[in-house]
Amino acid sequence: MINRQAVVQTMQSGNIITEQLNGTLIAFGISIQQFNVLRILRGRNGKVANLESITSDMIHRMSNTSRLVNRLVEKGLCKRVICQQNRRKVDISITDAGLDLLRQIDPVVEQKEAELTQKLTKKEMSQLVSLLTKMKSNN
Amino acid sequence: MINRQAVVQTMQSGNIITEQLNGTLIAFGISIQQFNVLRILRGRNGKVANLESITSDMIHRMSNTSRLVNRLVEKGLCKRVICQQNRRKVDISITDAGLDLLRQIDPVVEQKEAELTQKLTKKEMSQLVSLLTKMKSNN
DNA sequence: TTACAATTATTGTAGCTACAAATGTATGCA
DNA sequence: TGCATACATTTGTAGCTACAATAATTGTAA
Repeated sequence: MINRQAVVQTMQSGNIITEQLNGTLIAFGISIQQFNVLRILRGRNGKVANLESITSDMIHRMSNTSRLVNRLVEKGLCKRVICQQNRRKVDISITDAGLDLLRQIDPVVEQKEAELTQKLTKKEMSQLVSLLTKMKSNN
Repeated sequence: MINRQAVVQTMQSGNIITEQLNGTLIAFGISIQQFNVLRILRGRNGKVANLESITSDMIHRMSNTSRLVNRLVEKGLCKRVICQQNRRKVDISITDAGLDLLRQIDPVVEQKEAELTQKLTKKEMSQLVSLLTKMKSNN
């Protein structure tokens, strides 16, 4: 059944990649999920972000983003300040320590990404990306 | 960077599928991981399986398989008996209740798998499967 | 203004994972 | 026989997830 194969293969591949990247990041003391939050914050270029906007970039739930940010704050990698315009919101930003850490991690993750995709040509990678994108365009 | 896109898309797609299937299975009181264990046990056709052989079919760690089986035993969906030939091992088998549950779930999951892949043609699904398989053949 | 609804974030619960340490059993060898 | 080693599984810890319940603030309508 090709439907099932497509579904199962995609799940397994995703899991393997997640495990591999986590294995790479453990040396830096953060998880892939924390790393993604940091990258999103860096992408804001100094502008603060609230939880909701981070979450929308993550496809994950706010409930978890809240706790991920917690762990990053504990490590001094990002800051959390109650928004004065709307005190329900929280302004989150990356610290210098966070930026430093990302600079160390960047080349290592790039190397790992290259390794994970080494069996594919550039053309095959684009095919893969467009097939996955098409599959996700479900509703 | 096409490397990164391939990696990130694969992770995201895998997560989305996992979430969707979990959402489908919650009505039956089990997770996708528990479901997979049950399917593996059914595939043994009555023959018992030890933890190690289940794990090798799952790409997951034994540590977790042990706890997954625990939850299935608590629900009466599988049985765990210490192996008499080698008492370090544990013989695990699916119960009639487990088989019944799978019979109920099968059509629902098939339907969900069809839905998740509905944007792709059969040919595209095979392409996807072979690209993912190629990518995984890393080492 | 007060009461109710909507928004934003946090917290509780339970299940998932990896990794490492602990347990119990079997085996090989001096 | 006794003991080190290997094997098979379980358990502890910490981080991840979804879902639901809660808290706090803001918006709105009577």
